[in-house]
Amino acid sequence: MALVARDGLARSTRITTPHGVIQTPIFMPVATFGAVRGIGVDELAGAGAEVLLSNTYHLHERPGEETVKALGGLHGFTGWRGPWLTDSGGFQITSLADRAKLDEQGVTFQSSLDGRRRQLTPEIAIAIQEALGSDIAMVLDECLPVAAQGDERTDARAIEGALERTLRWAARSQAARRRADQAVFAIVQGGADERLRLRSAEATAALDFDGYAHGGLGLGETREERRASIRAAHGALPADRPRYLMGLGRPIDLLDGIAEGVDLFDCVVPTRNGRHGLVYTSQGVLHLRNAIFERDPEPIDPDCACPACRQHARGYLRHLLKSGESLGSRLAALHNLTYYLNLMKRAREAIAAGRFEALHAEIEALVTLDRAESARPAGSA
RNA sequence: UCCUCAGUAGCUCAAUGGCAGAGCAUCCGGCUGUUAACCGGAGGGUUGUAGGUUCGAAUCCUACCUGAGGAG
Repeated sequence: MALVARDGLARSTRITTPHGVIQTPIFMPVATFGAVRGIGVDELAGAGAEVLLSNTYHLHERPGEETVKALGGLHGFTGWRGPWLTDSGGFQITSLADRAKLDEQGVTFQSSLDGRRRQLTPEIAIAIQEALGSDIAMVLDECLPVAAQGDERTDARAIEGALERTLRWAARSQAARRRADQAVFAIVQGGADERLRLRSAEATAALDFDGYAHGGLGLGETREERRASIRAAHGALPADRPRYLMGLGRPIDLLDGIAEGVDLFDCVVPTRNGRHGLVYTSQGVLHLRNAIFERDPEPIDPDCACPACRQHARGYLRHLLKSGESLGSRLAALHNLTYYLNLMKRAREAIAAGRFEALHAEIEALVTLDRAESARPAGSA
């Protein structure tokens, strides 16, 4: 990683991988099963994507890492020749909690595909990712939602327990590595507690990984709590290694992260929300399915050069979404990715020009605007 | 002309004498390391019309209207 520019805590860097250079800050589109739902690799490149994320557990379940490896690893298998990051499956401990059994050894899932039990340990997760051939692998971590429910002290103990276990798993992951051409990032935990975040970051940094991630965020804490947690961890993480905020977020969440010095982001929000009809624009968000757009001849965003904005009216896109025509979902998701990736480009340029704070304020203003819009009764202008 | 069947939410249909519902459609909202082209909420009814029986009728009876099928 090479530093390009700095503006306050925000920074712009170049990360070199075996499959190309990543300019940060950057957003990584989520391709869980080896594809960004409905969007082809050429379209992703056209939208400005530099690196994609896929999932260890889901690809292990189907088609299996050996099949991916036989077809040329993630790069040959999918046709995306740029950098890949693979998530470890740690998030599935939370997202698939009802079919996951956790112990010190690792986690065992009962597959929803065939009912078989599939175990993921720190060692197995590394081995699978080495077979998949991603450029950046993640350690298996215990991802615990921040949302505090019930007895506060029990929850604090649970968060501390997840932190310590994640640390032990990180050490085992480090010992299990066999490939020199694949980076491995470790994951900081600790809920929304700054002290725990700092402790986790210090102990994780001591294990000397290629990069570090903030895990378990975006799951119930406030924006301020999140920023404080990230700030606390950065106090102990080496400045010459990439920093990755996992699973976040909305545009403002990305800007918040960048303001604290985060380099990498991923999130399903732009693609999932796009498929569901919510699009991001320079003027705030649009619920494209709403009746108000039925005869709207304008593009989603006049400032956007994506395929949807170049060729189609909001009224047509609304029709496609309402009709269940997959083209509508695809175009809206592609638009959102274009918006996100363009926002990251603007962030890099703003950092280089020393004007990041102004960009942050601009996106913050859109959040306020969207809140005001949605609070307004339907039909009033 | 007669016979049979049907008529309940925008649509397709439930409810057989006891609080008129569902799916879809419509409108609105949610979605943060994807088990999510998903999930949630709301609005929407003089049960074809007019009478009758009954404590009580979408439901039973009569007439009429509309539609489908059949007979002549």
